[in-house]
Order: sequence, then structure tokens, then C-alpha cells
Amino acid sequence: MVTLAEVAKHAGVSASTVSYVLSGKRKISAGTREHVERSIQELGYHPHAGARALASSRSNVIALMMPLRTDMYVPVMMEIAVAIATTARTHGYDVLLLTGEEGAPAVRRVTGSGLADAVILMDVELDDGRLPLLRESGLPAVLIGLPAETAGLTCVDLDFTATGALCAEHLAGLGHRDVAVIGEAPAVYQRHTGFAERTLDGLREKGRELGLRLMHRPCETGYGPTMATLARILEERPGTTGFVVQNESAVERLLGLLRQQGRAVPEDASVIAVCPDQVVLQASVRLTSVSIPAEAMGRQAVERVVAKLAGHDEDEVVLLAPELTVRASTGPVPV
Amino acid sequence: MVTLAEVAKHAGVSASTVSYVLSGKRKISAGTREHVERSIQELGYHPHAGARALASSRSNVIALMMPLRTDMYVPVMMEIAVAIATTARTHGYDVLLLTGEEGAPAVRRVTGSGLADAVILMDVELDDGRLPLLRESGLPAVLIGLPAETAGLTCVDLDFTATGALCAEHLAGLGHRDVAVIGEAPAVYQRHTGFAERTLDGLREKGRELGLRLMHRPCETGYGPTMATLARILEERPGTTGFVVQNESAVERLLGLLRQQGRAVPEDASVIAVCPDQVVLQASVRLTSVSIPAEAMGRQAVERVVAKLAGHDEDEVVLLAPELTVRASTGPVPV
DNA sequence: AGGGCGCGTCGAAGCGCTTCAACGCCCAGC
DNA sequence: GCTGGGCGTTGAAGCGCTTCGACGCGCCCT
Repeated sequence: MVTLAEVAKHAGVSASTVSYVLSGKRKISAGTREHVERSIQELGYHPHAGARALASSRSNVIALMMPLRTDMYVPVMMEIAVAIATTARTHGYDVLLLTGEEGAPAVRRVTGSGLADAVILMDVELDDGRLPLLRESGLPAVLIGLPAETAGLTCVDLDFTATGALCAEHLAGLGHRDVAVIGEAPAVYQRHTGFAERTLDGLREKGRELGLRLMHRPCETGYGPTMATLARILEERPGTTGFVVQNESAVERLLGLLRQQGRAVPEDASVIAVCPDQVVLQASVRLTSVSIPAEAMGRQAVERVVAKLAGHDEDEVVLLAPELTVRASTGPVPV
Repeated sequence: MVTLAEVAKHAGVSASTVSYVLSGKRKISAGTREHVERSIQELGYHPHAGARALASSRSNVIALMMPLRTDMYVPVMMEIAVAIATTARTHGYDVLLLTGEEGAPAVRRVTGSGLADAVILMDVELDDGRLPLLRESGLPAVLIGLPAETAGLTCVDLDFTATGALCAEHLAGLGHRDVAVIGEAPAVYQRHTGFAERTLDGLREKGRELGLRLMHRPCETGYGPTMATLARILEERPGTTGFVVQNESAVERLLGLLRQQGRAVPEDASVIAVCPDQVVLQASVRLTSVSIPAEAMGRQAVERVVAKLAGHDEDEVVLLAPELTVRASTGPVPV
């Protein structure tokens, strides 16, 4: 293993000079810098991360806590994770992967040991058990998701309330009155992963304002249960012409069911999906959708974390504005 | 921050004693150990990872290199990743997340800097650019996937050749003669991500032996292209009664198409999927399938890595035996 | 021409831990 | 009663880096 001292000797300078060349924390003359850089190249030097962390009490690592679950919105999670890893690298950070399984103690362990400088928490629940610890530890952290109480926390999320409102507006604008909301699995609501509720809130509030008659049903994943739920909705309120689907696995099923009933999309029924673009690409119809900007969320999260580590210590809630893309699954209400 | 020295003082012993209590590398009397452990508890001590890595030249971190792509077999990747993280923890390791984007240099960077002790590479291609570097560096590494040349490498993967053979056997056993193989996207074959080819090899070899007439088509993801490919297959060889699908997004489409043509499954056509169990759960039919044991792969990979780090230095190729679960989508050939 | 200033470089201390050689104590053996 | 051998414990060195204060040189200003 090549050490800084060897580089220094090879370049004919002192160790500290090499260190300063590396960190740029002091001015080094162009000539010296070049010498040092050449030596680094020639010897294939890589600074020892541990030594660095020890001396500077900075590890340049961000811990990312992902849910252990692999049954729900996996592609979104994955895309966020990849965005985080990529963005982190551009800021000189590496990413340590924690699973949610260990919970708060994992956060303590990792930061207590100086393994990571900060944490990004995914899949935050309204009343998340990891939050008290986070708050009291004063550890730089960013949540992806929005808990009930955000005081003293930095959060990044899609503005799901606005998302709901946007959907309501779009459908109302097309003349729809009876709208069914196909929600996430009941488990999601039970866990109080806020986003589903927030979408619903937005939908309801704007819906009330615009005179929509909303009906909401959570929708179990898995073929049988999904179909049963959808069938029941269509049966209970046959006059429904607008559908908002926030459930990856129900989108295609709903389209199939409508087709089977001889109802054309968008002529007889309008469907909006709240889903990642990926799902839109896979759908049998060019879906009007509000996309979940996974990549942007990951990037934002890292940028907030980096800002915090740089001392720009503003706690803030970053709500990304939803964008509704009108494609071919929504149209004026049938006459 | 609490240091080992403080723990030592608090417990009335020397620093080295505390260290030995922690590592268990020397015998410590029960009484002393208890004292020390109590002090650790009371002070909330966490050993500093950097200092540890510096002194012991072991970071207790495994780097995991995932593909950057988020368009393909994402759930499998995710499940593997989670299994890796979880298993790693049970062995006292943490996991550092690298994206494939940086390629070989990232491997060098991370291990050169002592940030990680070993690497797990996912999504290995037949002629992977990261392999030469790995081989020459002698760095402990485990691949998930099987490159063309495995000398000097440890690999973990499902035995896809056996998987193909298993499918051929099952269908042949049921009397099928004309079998269509719906493969992954063309891009997968072009990248030479070995598994798709290996499945095909197994299928072909066993198929020849058992007198199957195979036809193979890669299948683009995305609704339109998928449907087009499937339709073409059914048209070209209407006599096909057996289907092997190795493409998450084509399974449900194929089932739909068959249904639409009035062909019942399994009475008129048999379908086997090679896919994670997750997909089976979502399908409209109880699918006969060979499952992709993502969790087992992740676990195996970590265990191999840990064994290597412990000095059990056998390079080996671990091929997990496929299991075909007969459900309700395969049956005897129609008479 | 002399003093001061600033730029670029250096030396040394110290981050928190592991580990090795060494040490003291107690007990068994003669 | 004295010695030898373990066992449990300790002290100190050193891992590779950062960082602070200091230092020397050349230049500008007077």
C-alpha cells in the first residue's frame, strides 16, 4: 500500500504539502502541485479512508436507510437509491447501505462510529420511530417522505397533496363528476406512510371545491384481490367516469377491466395514474399521469445533506411540484 | 464522542483490555469483562470505524456494485441487494453502495483507499470490463452472474443452464413438442449478460435430446413491441403449445393474448415462467415457474466473501440448483 | 538599503484504535 | 520455602492522515 509519506518522499516535499495538494486547503505553487500530482499518478496512491476519517473526523460517507420490504414500489426505491449514489459521488461522498430492519439503532451505530457523516432515510412513516433519535442527536439527516411533525427536520418529497389536487382539477375540467380513487394496498394506509393519505387529502379538498363525487378504495396487490376490488368499484358506482390510480399493480388491471366491459379509454372513461414514468411506458394505453420524480428526489436529498454538512443549516421541507402529463387516457366526460 | 480511553478509565482498566474485550482476541476474566461491558453501556461507547480500520487495516465493509440501469429486473436486483445488506450485517459487515457507472476505477478507488475489504459485483457480463482489474488485484471479490472465463474468480448464480433443461423436461414430459421461448429484451442478449444465453443453451440441449421443436424470440419491453413480438410468434407457429417466458413484463401479456385467442391455460397451452416469485404472485394465473432465488444468491455471495476474508480462499463457482414449481399454468398437451 | 509582509512550505502533534512484547501475580510442584 | 509457568493485564508503538503554528524566502515599500 502506498502512503502519503511515500508520495511526499517521491515528490521531494513534506507530507503536509501532499496533504494540502490533495485537499486544496492551502495554496500550493503550480510547480510543486504538478510534481506531487505526478508522483501520485506514478505510485498509484489512494489516501486511506480510515486514516482520513480519523484525522479529520469526516468520513465522506452518507448512510442510506432503505426499507427492508421488497414488495412495494420497488422501482421507485431503486431509482431513488441509484440517484442518491450517483449524486453523492459527484459531491465526493460514498453511500453506505442500511436496511430499515435495524431501525434507529443502526443510525446510532453508523454515525456513532463515524462510519457516516449523515443519513438519508427513505420510506418515512407519519410517526416514524426513528425520528426522536434523529432529532435529539442533531445528526445531519434528510428524510424522503413527510412525517407528521417536521419541526427540526429536513424532508424531501413529491407534493402529494398538490398531486391529488392536480388530478381533481384535470378530471373536473374535463367534466367528470364521479371519480373513483384506486389507492395503495391497505397496508400502506395502516403503516401511515403519509404520501397515500396526502394524495387523498388533495383530491378530496379540490374535489369538494369543484363538486366531484369521490369514492376511495385501497387496493390489495396480487391479481385476485385487485380484480375483486376493481370489480366491486365498477359495480357499486357504474356511473363513475374518472379514475385516479395510485397503485402500480392496479393500473393495467383497471384498463383491462374497462376494456372487457366495453368501455373505451378515453372516450368512455378517463384514467390518471400517479406512478413512475416506467409504469407509463409499460402500460397498454398512453397513460395520462403524474409522475413520481424518483431521480429528482434522490438528487435533492443528497444536495440537502451536502448543504447541511457544509454548514448551511436550514431545516426545510422541499416539496417537489407535481407535473401532470396529459397523454391518451383522459378525455372529456361522455355525453 | 466517547473514546476507548474514556471507557478504560471509567472501568478502571487499560485501553488494551477494553480493546480485547471488544475483539475477544485474548482471554479476559469474567469480572473484568463485565466491568468493561457495563462502562461501554453507560457511556454509550461506539468504536470509531476509521481508527479501527487504520489500526487493523480492516474496514469491515463490503462494497456492492449495482448496475446503474433501472429498467430491467429491478425487483431481483433489489431483493439481492437487501439480502446482501442483511446477511452482511449478521457477519459484522456493512455494505457500501457503488453504481456500475464508475466501473473498474470505482473498485480500485474503494479498495485502494481501504474503504472496503471486498467487493460483490452484480450484473456481470460475459466479458466484463471489470474482471481483468479484479483478477490482477487479487482483491477478495464475488460475482453475481457468470462471466465467460471464471478462472480465479468466485461466482454465485442460479444454474440457468439447468433451468432451461428443467423447463424443457417438464414440457416434454407433458407431451409438448412445439415450444416457444419468450426471451429477455434484445439488449440483454447484446450485452451478453450470460444468464439469458445459458437458459437458452439448456433449453436447446435438453430440447434436442427430447425432440422438442424450439423457437426463440427476444422480447422488447414496453407494451407495443411486446404485443407485436408475441402476436408474431403465435402467428408464425400456431401449433405451439408450450411457452417458456423469461421476461418479467411479457408474462401477463402472453397470458392475456392466449385468453383473447380463446386458448385456455393450461388446457390448450402451457406456460412456464422463469421469474422471481413476486411476479408469480402478481400473475392472473397460478403460474408454473422456476423461481429466481434472489435472496439465496445475495446470501451466498456474502457468505463466500466472508469466507474469503477469513482466509478460506477457495475460488469456486456456486451454481444454485433451480427449482421448478408446478402450479396451474402447465398441463398435458391438448389431444 | 533595511524592515516588514505574505506566500509557500514544513514539522510535529494527535486523531482512536490494535497488537505485541512484557510484566506481575498466584498457584502448583519439589 | 522457593521457583517456574500460566493467566490476565498493561504500556507503548504505530497505523496514515490532517492541521496548526512556525519558518524562510523574496518582494515591495519607504
